[in-house]
Amino acid sequence: MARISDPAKLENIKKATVSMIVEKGYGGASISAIAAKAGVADGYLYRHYPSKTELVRDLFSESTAMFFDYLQKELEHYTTFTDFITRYHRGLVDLINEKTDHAKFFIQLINDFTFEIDETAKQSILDLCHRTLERGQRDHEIPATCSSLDIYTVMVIVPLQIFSLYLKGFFGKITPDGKTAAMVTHTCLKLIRPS
Amino acid sequence: MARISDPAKLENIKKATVSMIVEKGYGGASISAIAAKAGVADGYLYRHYPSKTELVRDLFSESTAMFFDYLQKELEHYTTFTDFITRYHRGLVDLINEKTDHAKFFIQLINDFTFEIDETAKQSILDLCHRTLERGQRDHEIPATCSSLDIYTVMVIVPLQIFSLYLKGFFGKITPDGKTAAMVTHTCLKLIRPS
DNA sequence: TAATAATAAGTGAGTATTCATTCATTAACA
DNA sequence: TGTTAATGAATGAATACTCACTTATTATTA
Repeated sequence: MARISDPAKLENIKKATVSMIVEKGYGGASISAIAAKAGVADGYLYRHYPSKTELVRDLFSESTAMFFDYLQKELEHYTTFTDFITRYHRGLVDLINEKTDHAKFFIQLINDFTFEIDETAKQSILDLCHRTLERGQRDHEIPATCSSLDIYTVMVIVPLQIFSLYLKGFFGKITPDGKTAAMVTHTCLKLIRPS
Repeated sequence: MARISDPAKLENIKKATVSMIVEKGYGGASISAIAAKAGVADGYLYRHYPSKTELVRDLFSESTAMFFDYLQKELEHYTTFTDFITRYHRGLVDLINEKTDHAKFFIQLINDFTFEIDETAKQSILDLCHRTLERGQRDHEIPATCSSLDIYTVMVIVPLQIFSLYLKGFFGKITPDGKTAAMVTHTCLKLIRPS
């Protein structure tokens, strides 16, 4: 009945926002700069989001969901914990290399004290860690000395922070690869399954 | 010969900047708001720093140095790795509780892709990890399978990220304490010294 | 089929406000 | 008095957001 909205435009806005924030930070990513990068008029952002804060908050939720979805998808192929965590770290590297800006955006905001993580997302991931721990312990693959927080450490903290070091160029201009993933897995398995 | 400068004023500026950035983020922490909080005129900041960016960059360097100094001070009392890491985590909790805003500021900026860490500070900490690893291996306390990055993980990544979860209220309104430190140490020791 | 009415997509100049920064001025001390 | 600390009004650029408007598309009529 009327003009068709171009889905690419909204997608461009999202991409532009993410990359501008990673490049310039929240304050440095102005609406006009984002709109210009997205090839869209300034005002058009406000047809989709009520404010800049809400735009970023939404994208952060999307990022969180994307991360969580990947985690959950990998868990579907769970056979043993060792196998799972190996695949998971490996796939995480691919995901990060494929969507580097999204990964940086997520890591940056997760450590920002002005942005709070979704309460439901938080509960979901804590729950998921708990269930993974129980399964591993039932199969006698994870010792009783391990806690949910240990699982969170090897699933979230250690991989994200180590891959982030690479993204920040801490070790020079190297991007994380299969070798990096294997190294992270090795470190994490020592934590979970002291040999 | 002339009027004496009040050292408390500069200190107030630093404190106000740190707390405003933690509370509102870099963009939200305006010069006038910082100056007001510090009880100082807007223009006075520019007697000490050429720009807002430089002010924050300097404070970040100071934070990094403070963290590094604490780490180095603890290393002076090194007897065994186990003892060291236990004391170190325990002291880190105290430091974080004592200077919560500084800790948040440091954690936030270390994960910000627009702020780069000092090259010399980076080298120093990598070097320190390497030396700690070698000492631990010489004493047969740390197995040969461990890497410098493992040391970095138990010295920086895991404690900072887990304490940060507490600061963000991830587990409710609990502040990290001796028990939290012991838990982190336990997790980290499993990683380093698989029993 | 051709003309037009109706609807939603998309624009971008305009607004009030806030921003970082400057500098002429004043206050406090030697 | 001479020197420096410290002030805060002034400035112009930039900010987030608004809204009256244009443009593309479809439905409905003649």
